[in-house]
Amino acid sequence: MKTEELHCCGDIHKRASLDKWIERLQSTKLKLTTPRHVILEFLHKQSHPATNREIYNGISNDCDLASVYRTINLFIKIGFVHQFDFGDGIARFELIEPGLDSHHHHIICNDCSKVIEIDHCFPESLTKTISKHTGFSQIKHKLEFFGLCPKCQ
Amino acid sequence: MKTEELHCCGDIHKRASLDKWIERLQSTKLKLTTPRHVILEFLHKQSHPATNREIYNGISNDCDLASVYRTINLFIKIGFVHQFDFGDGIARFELIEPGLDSHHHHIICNDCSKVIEIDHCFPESLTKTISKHTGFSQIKHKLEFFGLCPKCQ
DNA sequence: CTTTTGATTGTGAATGTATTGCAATAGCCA
DNA sequence: TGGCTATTGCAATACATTCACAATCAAAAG
Repeated sequence: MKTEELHCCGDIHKRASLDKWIERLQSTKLKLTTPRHVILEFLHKQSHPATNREIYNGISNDCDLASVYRTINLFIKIGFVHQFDFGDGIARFELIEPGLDSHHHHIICNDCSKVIEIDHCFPESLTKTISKHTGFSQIKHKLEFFGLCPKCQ
Repeated sequence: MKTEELHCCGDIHKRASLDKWIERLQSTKLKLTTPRHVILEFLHKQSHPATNREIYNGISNDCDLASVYRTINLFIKIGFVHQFDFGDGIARFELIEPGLDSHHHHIICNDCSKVIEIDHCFPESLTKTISKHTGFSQIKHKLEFFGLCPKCQ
């Protein structure tokens, strides 16, 4: 396995420009409101999943916290955003690159909460095996890693 | 892969008898109180992870809800219990069989919330690879599957 | 450009999970 | 049995998330 297969920062993922996201939003019947615009803008800058509160703090006076929650839920519903769960009871969100395999996971430091993206996943065959043995269909999974980062060991 | 490798119910796992858990608790310096006893008893009967509220409802008058939370947190700290996260923001708990590889995951129906245990996991080599590439140590993971069970398809 | 209209927002209250402070209680040991 | 100390019950609290509803605003129509 080559080192290049492991990305250590979201920045190096190719991202559609912010304008593409705006266009995509406008192509729906949804209105392009200030909250939606600034939240899209904020998420687009992030390299790791952000909490609703982090989003709210990052856009401060531009909209209410309740609207952040509402907008994020909307973005999830229309497939713009994916929710991650780092086990602390606070939901985190990230823009999904459309089309390509943006599927990835994270490893989180138990001490300092540092986050690194992990592009590895288990073999697809495992999902098929589970489907065959349980009868479940449309199988998705949530997978996150935890440990101690180099600085905290 | 043989069918037997997939267990569909916790009941078929060998479990230490309840007495063993009591003994184990008494071997610490912790007191064997009524709440601890009945919670241990309740968890021992379960075949799937239970929420604090489910535990509380299952033991009703025997102790306060706050004590359920406290006791479960204690059990986690001393390694009696493992926490699972099914993505709905409610923590779930299960007794850990000591020693042996009780490591497992679950698949949860998105419709009816049916739970089935999954003993499969990705190859250990993946953890080593991630450790090598990120520098993280003591790597654990959280993994749960979601889908539609046969009845809900 | 103005008007209209229905979607969307802000506000504040409500919900639900989880934690905590403190006085009362109950295991455990001598 | 009596006493010490951990533990509990209770109520208050913290925090994430959602909701009801009136006010507002984006987009379409005139």
